[in-house]
Amino acid sequence: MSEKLLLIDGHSILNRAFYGLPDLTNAEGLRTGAVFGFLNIMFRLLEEEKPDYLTVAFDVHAPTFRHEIYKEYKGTRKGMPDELREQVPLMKEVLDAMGICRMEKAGLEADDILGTIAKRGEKAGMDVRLISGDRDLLQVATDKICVRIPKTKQGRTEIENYFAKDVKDLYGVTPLQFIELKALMGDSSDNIPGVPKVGEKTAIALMTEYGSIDNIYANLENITKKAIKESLASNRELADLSKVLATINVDADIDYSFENARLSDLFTRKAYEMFKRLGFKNLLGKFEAGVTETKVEVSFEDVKTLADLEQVFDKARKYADNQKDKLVGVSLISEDRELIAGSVCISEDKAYYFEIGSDITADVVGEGLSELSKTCRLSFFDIKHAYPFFKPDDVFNYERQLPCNFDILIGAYLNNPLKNDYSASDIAGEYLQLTIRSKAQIFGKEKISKADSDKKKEYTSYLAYVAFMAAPLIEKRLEGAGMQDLMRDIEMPLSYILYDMEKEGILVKKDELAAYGDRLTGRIDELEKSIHDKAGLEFNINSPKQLGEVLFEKMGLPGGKKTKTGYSTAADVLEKLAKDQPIIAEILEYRTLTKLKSTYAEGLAKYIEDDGRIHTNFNQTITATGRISSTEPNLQNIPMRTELGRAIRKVFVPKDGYVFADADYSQIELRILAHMSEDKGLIDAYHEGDDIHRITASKVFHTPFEEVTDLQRRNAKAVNFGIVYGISAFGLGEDLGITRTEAKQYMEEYLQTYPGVKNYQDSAVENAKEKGYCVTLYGRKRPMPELKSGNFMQRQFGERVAMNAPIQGTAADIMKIAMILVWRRILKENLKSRMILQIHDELVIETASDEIDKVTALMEEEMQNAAKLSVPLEVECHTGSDWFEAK
DNA sequence: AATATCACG
DNA sequence: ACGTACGTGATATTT
Repeated sequence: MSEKLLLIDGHSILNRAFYGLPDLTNAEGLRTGAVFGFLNIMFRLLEEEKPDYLTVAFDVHAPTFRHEIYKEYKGTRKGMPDELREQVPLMKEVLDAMGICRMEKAGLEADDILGTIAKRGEKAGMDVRLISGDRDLLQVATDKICVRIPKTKQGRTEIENYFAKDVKDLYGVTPLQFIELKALMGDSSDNIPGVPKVGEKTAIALMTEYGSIDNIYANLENITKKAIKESLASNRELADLSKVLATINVDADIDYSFENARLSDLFTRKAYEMFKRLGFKNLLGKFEAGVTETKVEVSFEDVKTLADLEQVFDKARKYADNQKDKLVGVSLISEDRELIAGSVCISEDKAYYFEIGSDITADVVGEGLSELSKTCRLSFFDIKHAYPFFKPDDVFNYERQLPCNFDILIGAYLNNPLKNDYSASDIAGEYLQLTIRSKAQIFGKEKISKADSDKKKEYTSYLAYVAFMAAPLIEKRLEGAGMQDLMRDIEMPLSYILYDMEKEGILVKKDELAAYGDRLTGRIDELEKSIHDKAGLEFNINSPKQLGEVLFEKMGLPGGKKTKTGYSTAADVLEKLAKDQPIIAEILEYRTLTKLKSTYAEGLAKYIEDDGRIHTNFNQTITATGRISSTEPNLQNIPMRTELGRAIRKVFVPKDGYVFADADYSQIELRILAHMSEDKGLIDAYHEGDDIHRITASKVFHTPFEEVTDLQRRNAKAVNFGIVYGISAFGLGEDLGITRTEAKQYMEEYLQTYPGVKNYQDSAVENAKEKGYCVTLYGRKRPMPELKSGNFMQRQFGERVAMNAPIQGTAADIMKIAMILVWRRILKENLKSRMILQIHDELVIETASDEIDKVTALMEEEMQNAAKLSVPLEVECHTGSDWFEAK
């Protein structure tokens, strides 16, 4: 088995990664997308090829021989964008950290270096793999040297392979002839002029016929196309020069030893630090455990007795008593609603650790913390999970002067809501440059309660330690960004409310849910049979792959390919393709019913607990815009739009003696748009009447209000919605089933009607570009790295986000404020009613029958008054004996 | 683990 | 020439 040599064209692959990938930014704001993409391609190749040697070559951006000549003709190579340029040194640093051989030499292009090394490797009997993004290197392909070119095909990276015979197959010329082929046709990206009028087709034809440039000129008279002949005749010099430019020097003078390039362990300590700094989370898993551990100068002191625990609380009190700027780090670890252990930290070198047992009970700890919270600020990681065990003073005594408790999880989220991981070890890395083991690293799949004391101690104590150490830094960054009020007045109070809502849960009629599911089964079986019948074979309808094959291949329906893996069978595609085919209608119905059955009827049943209620998770640190999300189960996507689906809501019921009061904001996002855009027409429209879509239709289509048709109203409504999302004409057209041109016309008319909206859109994008983030009315920020992306699509996406995020985010802020106001009213008035659900613009309160009037009134009042905008906020409130009825 | 689909605001 | 509305989460299938 011969040895294998892998050669990578550094700039070219980095370039490809830059344009192919979303624009990533690490915690420091350093751009890392291209480097990340490069590493992914490289690791993939390393796994595929398992080479013995690896070298990455870069161009030095000094004039090179070949370009020196060319400059006289046409100027220099196009510069790369700054966003990419700044990643080049970073890329080199990363390669060095991994001990990967890197080559560059003034006066040489990467191509020359790669070609030379490739030939030397071949001579030494190696298999050579050359990775590059462009086709220049095809000329060095042989049966031992394979040029591999990554291609992004619909989001997926495929790598094309070219041995000598593949070049021949594709272009009909040998790799060496490929040089002359290129010389004839030219290559603008490589500044090779080529012969005017000769493109790829002509060049290939000429080369296959005559075999060389010399021979072409020798046979110039035989060339039939007049224009080509003339161009060739008058451009001989250009052709010869192009050949020089296109020829890669495979005998360059470089110092290179294969031993330097021999592949050894890439996953060094240094590389680990580097990856961590750059935020390459999913690459960290490649490192051995030994590399990743660091020692910290912190000790964990056991607290065994009640007296010791009291002393710890005393020390904490002395440390932070009524001091605004001091926070006590606390962690409480629980599992299955049982408190297991906890820790307190008030210094940078020590944390106190206790386990719950016969002496130190959950009650004692809870009372201690409740008491402490009256005069001290406590800092947690994920405070929501600590609330079951203590009564935070700031929540109930919310008008007190001392600032409230703190949660580093929520703080880290506000500082950068785009991350998908806010684990304590992540925060430790970002804010403290400290590496601590994650929960999974410490416990694996083991239950915490069953784990060794040492593990529990490490995990618990570090949580308190990080909560203590990182809190001031996180808080400082919040202040720097103007988000301290948002944190203190909205997010922290909200965290308790979410806990409270989760604790309350919602009552579900288990038997009726099951009966609902059973009702679907009969029809599903019927549909399944009929679909199989019509298709003429049995197959899995749930498999898009099989379904696509059956519909578009076997049955020969007019199919279009759509997704990266094959045919799209999405509902809108099927509808468009063949609405009148009975099998299509049946498939769509089948999909609807199985969805209802598996996700809702069966899915929800799994979450009904012993109290007969479902306790969802409300997540406060997930979304980019500030909304909350609901999981396990998701109670924010219970069916609504179809009658059958909506019927599920009948199984969500209030407990005995209660009803549901359900209030929702009417078009809150559009109203926020009116406010933020200050568009007079839109604002007036909201003061004029309540059917905003009809008013819009009337203005946009120049039709008297009374004469607006349903179609006009529907169109206006779609535009209203689309505008909030940062519409494109294409998207609107799709939505309305009209042409792009018509859609564009609607939009233009709309923006003429409401010129302030156009102005808002432009300034939202411009602002976000300039500042690098978008902001809501309440100061919530969303970083906007996409706007600086090298990728057109990404940038375009960024612009839509810049228009939408302030609106959606402000709506989220207002709802959060409303929740706090409503919740506090319920507390203050000592009501039995409880807030149990939030669905973005809707709030559900399980309302005691004798409190219905009070609750509906206070909900409407507080929700309406949650924000003062230049248009009224309207709230609709209904009551009912189940969720179906109340909505 | 990724993809396709579809439920919601 | 491209490929498309904003924000989520769950399920089933396939890699």
